[in-house]
Amino acid sequence: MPLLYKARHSLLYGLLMAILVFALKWLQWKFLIVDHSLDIYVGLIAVFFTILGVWVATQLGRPAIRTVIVEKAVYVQPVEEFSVNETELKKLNLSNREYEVLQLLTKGLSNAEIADNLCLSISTVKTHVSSLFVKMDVKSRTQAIEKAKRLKLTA
Amino acid sequence: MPLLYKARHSLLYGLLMAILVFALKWLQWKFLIVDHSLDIYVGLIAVFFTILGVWVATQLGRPAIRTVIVEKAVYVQPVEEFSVNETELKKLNLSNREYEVLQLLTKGLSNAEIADNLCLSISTVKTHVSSLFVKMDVKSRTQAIEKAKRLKLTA
DNA sequence: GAAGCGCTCATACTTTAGTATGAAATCCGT
DNA sequence: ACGGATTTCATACTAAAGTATGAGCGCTTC
Repeated sequence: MPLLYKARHSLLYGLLMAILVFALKWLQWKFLIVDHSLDIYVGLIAVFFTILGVWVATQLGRPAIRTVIVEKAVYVQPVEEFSVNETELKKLNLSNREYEVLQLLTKGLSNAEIADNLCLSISTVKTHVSSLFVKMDVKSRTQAIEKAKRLKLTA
Repeated sequence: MPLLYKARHSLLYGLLMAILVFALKWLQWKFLIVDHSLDIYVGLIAVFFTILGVWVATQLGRPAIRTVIVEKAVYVQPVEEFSVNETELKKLNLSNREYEVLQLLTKGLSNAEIADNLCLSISTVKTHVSSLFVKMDVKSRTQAIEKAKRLKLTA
């Protein structure tokens, strides 16, 4: 059966050709995949090892520490610690009693209240107050208060 | 020539088989090479990018900055940094004119002086002063001065 | 527009502050 | 012990502060 034989040869040949072509196509496709996956793979590798390098550098390697010294201004409250101006006070040359009266006077007390407070008569208080005005060079108790506060003569 | 024909067929077959085998072998070798070169390539990539990562971390990465804060006491000038106590001032609910009178009053001025200063009659000043006393809950100008100074109501 | 508030001024009065003068007692230092 | 300073008090007076009441005007708000 040469005809059949010939036909079988032709069939085999065609089959082989088909297989070959299929194989080649498969390989070509595989190469395409491999090429693509290679790019992706290499890219992932690159990213991974870059991160690894950074991690190694930051974690295991000695970190570069720069010490920056910053001066911070701390404003200190002048803690209201009141201090009598002794200098100005001595200039006035007040007597003890006069200074006592001045202290009460600067607190806003009236002559009567000062008298009660120091167990004096109003007359005596008036005398002290008047001499105070002369020594302090003022003409009223209100000016005396203002000056005493300004010069820090009393607490 | 069936024999020749058959022989040519066989030759062609053998040739095709040889080519196929050769192609397959070549592809196998190429795969081997590719596999090997991939390892090498990946290794090189890994090393390169690790080094790149280290370089990035050390060169471009910001160095760790250790900030040392040194507190430096700065003494505030005791320069009369006076500030009016707005809070307490608003509590009193003083009118504009009353506050003007209070400002002069705390400077030790008499009613007559305040009247001159604000171009008012003494009566008007007395009216303002009286209402001031009520609002400030005091009973005399001396107490008003003391309270105003204490609460920092005026300069 | 009526009511309320702020500002002004006035009068009359009371209270307090301030001045002037005098005097007596105490303390301190030379 | 004497003089001077301090402290105390008193009287008499003037000046200023403070109170009370009323009233007029302008403005805003309801």
